[in-house]
Amino acid sequence: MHDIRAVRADPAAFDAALARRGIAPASAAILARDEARRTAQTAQQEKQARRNAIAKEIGMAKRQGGDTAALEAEAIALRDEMAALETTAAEAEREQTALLEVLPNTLDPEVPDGADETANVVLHQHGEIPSLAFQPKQHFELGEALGLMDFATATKIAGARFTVLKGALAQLERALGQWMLALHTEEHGYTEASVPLLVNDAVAYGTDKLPKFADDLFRTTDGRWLIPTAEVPLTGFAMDTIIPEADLPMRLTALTPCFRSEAGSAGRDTRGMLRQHQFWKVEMVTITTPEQSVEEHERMTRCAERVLTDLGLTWRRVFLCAGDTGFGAARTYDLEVWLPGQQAWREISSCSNTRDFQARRMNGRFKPKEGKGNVFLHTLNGSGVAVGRALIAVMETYQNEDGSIRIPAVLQPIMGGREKIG
RNA sequence: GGAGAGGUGCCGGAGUGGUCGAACGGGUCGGUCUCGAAAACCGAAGUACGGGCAACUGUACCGUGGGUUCGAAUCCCACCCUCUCCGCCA
Repeated sequence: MHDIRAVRADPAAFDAALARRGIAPASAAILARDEARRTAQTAQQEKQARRNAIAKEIGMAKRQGGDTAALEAEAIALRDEMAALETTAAEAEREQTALLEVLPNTLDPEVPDGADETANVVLHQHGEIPSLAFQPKQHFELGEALGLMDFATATKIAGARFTVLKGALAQLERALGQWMLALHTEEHGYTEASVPLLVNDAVAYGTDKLPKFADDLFRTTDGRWLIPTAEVPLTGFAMDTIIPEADLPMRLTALTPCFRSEAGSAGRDTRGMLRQHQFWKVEMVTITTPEQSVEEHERMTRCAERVLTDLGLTWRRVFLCAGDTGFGAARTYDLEVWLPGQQAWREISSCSNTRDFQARRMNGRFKPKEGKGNVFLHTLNGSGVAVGRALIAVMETYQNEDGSIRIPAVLQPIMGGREKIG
């Protein structure tokens, strides 16, 4: 959520920031509501002050047995006048909020221009695109041939965009999640959290999933939401709180299933388990100060890269351009992994600094060591990494010509020393 | 699910429909005292949104949202949450 005072202070800059995202100017409409609200509010408050004074006078007069009829009449008149002003102010504020809450975050100045992913900038690549001596298969071909990946059963019991894993592949998926979690907690200073997978409106709104992206989420019959990422509950730790600066940065991680309706992606990535309604993901979230968030973003991204490097995967860091940066993010790095079977780079992690955009929405602040007042926090989130896609990448990268799959060295201890599947 | 109790400031805890933004205690910060500290004493301190160049000032906030009233922390209604007992349950 944007700071209305920032819009007021420099409407042109606000509209220019929106233009980078290809969004029409909005400051005039917003400021009209702001002006209307303040005018009505000021008038209403003046009447309220008078009404409060009258109430006091009546109280004193009654104690002395005086006549209060005239005062009471004035108070009633005031009440009616105030009601109209209050309605005007509330309506203007509602409209202003409705306009503001669907506007994306302001981009970091360094974010490259561009309308879509073709303008993203590859910052660096780790590892070579492997040239196999045979025709590599895609993960679902490998999985189905091994009899360990079963889409038919998943479809029968749940529907499209679900997968059943069995035996060593199920174990490999579990090992990946466990191992990533251990890496972040033991070496990267993140605190593991086990969190609710169902959340309320407030935290979904605070993490900018609502109201604009409600269609992307699954909703429970009692009005809660299945989390699309652990970013939602973890960032929610900061909601409606004032954290002492000494407790920052707060680095949190969780391994959770993620649920996405994939409403807008019908027909895309329908084969295999690349795009599912449900997948496991290790998420990292940092809650910190404005001074620390820039460096924290780099640090978090390196933590995600470490996962891919240690798994022996080929990956690259991509700086998302203006048009591809997500709604809540000021700056985002995607990590893309090379899938030999698909012969393509695919997103496996996305690390974003939202600055104070989410913190404003959820009223998350900290108390600075120096100086007065409370300041909005900065929140960052990043996948560390998507487990389902890591499984795909491992399968396609470590496949042998006979369809068997070697197990990356770091995972072998958790896989009971096993070195190969199939 | 049934029955009951309760939600007040950083914490504990008062609060009669009318000078209550809220007693009192603790904690915090500043000061006095001290070689220094403790104790004691004195003082300060909430958040949000307006108005004002500013000093300052107005309004709101006692779980949330409505209502009654000239006036609500206090009365009424709904909802949320916490606790106790019973039932059920991984």
